[in-house]
Amino acid sequence: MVTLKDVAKKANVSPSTVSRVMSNSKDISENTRKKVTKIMDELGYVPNITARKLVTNQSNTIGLVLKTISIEMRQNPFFTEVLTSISSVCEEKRFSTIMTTSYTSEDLLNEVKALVLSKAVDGFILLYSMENDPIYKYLVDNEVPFVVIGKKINNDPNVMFVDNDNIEASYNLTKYMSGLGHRSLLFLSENNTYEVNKDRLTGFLKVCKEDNIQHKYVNEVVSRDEITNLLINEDIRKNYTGIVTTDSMLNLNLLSALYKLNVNIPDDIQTCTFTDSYLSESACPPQTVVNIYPENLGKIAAKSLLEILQKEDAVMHSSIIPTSIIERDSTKQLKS
Amino acid sequence: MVTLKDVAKKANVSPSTVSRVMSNSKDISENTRKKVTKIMDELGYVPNITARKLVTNQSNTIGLVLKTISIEMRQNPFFTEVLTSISSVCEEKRFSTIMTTSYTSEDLLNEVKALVLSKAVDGFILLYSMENDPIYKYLVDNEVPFVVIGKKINNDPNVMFVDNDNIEASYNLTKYMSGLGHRSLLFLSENNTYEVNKDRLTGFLKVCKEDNIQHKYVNEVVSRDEITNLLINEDIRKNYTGIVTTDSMLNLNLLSALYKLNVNIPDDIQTCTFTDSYLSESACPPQTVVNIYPENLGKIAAKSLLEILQKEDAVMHSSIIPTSIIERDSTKQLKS
DNA sequence: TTGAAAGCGATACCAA
DNA sequence: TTGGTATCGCTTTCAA
Repeated sequence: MVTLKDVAKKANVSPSTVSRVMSNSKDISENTRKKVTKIMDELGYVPNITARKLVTNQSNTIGLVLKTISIEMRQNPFFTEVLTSISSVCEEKRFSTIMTTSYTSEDLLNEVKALVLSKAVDGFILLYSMENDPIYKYLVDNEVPFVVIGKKINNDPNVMFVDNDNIEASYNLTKYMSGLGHRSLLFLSENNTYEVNKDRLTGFLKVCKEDNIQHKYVNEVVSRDEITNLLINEDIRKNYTGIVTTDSMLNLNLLSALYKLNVNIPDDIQTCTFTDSYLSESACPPQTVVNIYPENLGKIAAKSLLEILQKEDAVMHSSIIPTSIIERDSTKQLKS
Repeated sequence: MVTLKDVAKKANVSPSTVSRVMSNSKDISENTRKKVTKIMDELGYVPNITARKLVTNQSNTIGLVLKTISIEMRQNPFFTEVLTSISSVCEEKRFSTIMTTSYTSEDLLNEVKALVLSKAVDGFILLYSMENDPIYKYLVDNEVPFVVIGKKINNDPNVMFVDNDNIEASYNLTKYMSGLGHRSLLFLSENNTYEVNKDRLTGFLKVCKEDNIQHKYVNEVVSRDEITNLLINEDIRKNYTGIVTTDSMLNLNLLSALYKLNVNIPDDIQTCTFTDSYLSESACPPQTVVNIYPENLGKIAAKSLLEILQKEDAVMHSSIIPTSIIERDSTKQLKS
């Protein structure tokens, strides 16, 4: 194995010089730089990252903290898109990523602590936002740099948030439905623990009030069977003209339930949801959605964190990613 | 920050002793073990993994090599399930994982080389199998331990493969369709570059021949629109009673196309596919599938690799994961 | 069963 | 602009 010392010896310089060449230090002559670079190539030298980490005390990796939820959550296209964009930003800056794997909140906290204490990561990106989150608190208390993808909480000036304006997004989507002529809407949400769902409900209710739309919102009805029962109980075809879901996987289950009940979209009822992905694009039928641009959420989050980590003069700032509505076959103008 | 030396000093022992306690060395007295453990707890000592890596020259992380394909590939539930199960096995054994991020085969090879040369990983899991793969060759040539999830190639005794018997799986699925009374089937496949798709076609054709089933197989027709055109051209309702797809995302597009054409499943036509996941379970309607148990593929692959890495006496072996058919609403007995 | 000390391969400080 | 060298935190001989 070729080490820095080998290079130094062969090039007739000191280890420090070689190190400087690698870090692109500017106080080094063009001559020695060339010489050293050449030798490095000849020898096929590859720096040992571990050794570097030990002395710099920097891991050059960031931790990705996922929600403590079922495996299905991790298959949610929203996450894979965010994750992919984070990875590619990191890749560019020669950072690695490491993802949490815990399913209970207790395990998760411990996992994060272990990552911090063992110096395995330089910072975190939290892929959720939740009030009274012990992990949030731990990171703040221990001054570990991190950014949150999700809603701002506590108004802590030392924490960066990257989010959409979900109230607005939901307001726009509902307003769009209202514009199509809907006067009775059903709103389905997985739960109301996370901030994002609260906001989407808020936006929905605002339009309902403004435009005098009959409505009902239901939480925690998630599986295909549960939804089927709900649709039957609500006599869906008769009492509603549209259904809004907060999530693309929930929407998937809804469509499956409607298919089972032989309710046609958009003729018998119309549907729309949040978070665009192949799931919505290739649904039965393709769904009108709010695109929240997960790839931008991830990109900005990663860039912001890396900036904090690498630049002295980086300035804390939160970001709001704009959203847009994509119209597809699941909605259309209602005949009056 | 608490280091091993701090613990040693406080416990009045040497660093070596503390190190031995951590590694569960057996030549250490019960007394000192207890004493040291207690101090470690008191001080909240967490070993610095980086330092350990440097001296042991082991990274305790394994590299996951993904196909060089579009982002959609990474959203395929098959991958997320395999990945999740690999991660959880690694987590248990205190290994980390690192995933490749390259999209071109050239970049991918370089990424793998860099991982090897910088000692960033101890071994790899390849999440695909392909003939004449330069990465495969590189790993073999450089004696890097790895296991392949996918079909055995080259019959190399020094490489471990974990796979399903896809010929058999496809045979069984097609036989099942035949048993329902189907006598004309359409077979859709994304491509025939990877071994897995070749095998699935082979199994399909075998049954068609045995049971005298009219059939047609089509590659590279993937998007919703392409499929829609195909279905129209083939006059699908009239000429076929069933459609087999090789992949759950392809199946998703098929269902969307059928929905658009107002073709009902299973009344107008029946469908089935490979790889179970929420996509198939919550489809319109839920799909009959071959479960290839991605979680077991990942689990066995990870366990096999870790065994090689950790145990002296580990013995090379390839594994075949059994498959099974899950019957759902998309198929039923055909009335004759 | 324990301790002393020599590294592992980089970086970074202090001198020159 | 360069070199010498202590150092990061741990493991691992070798000796006691």
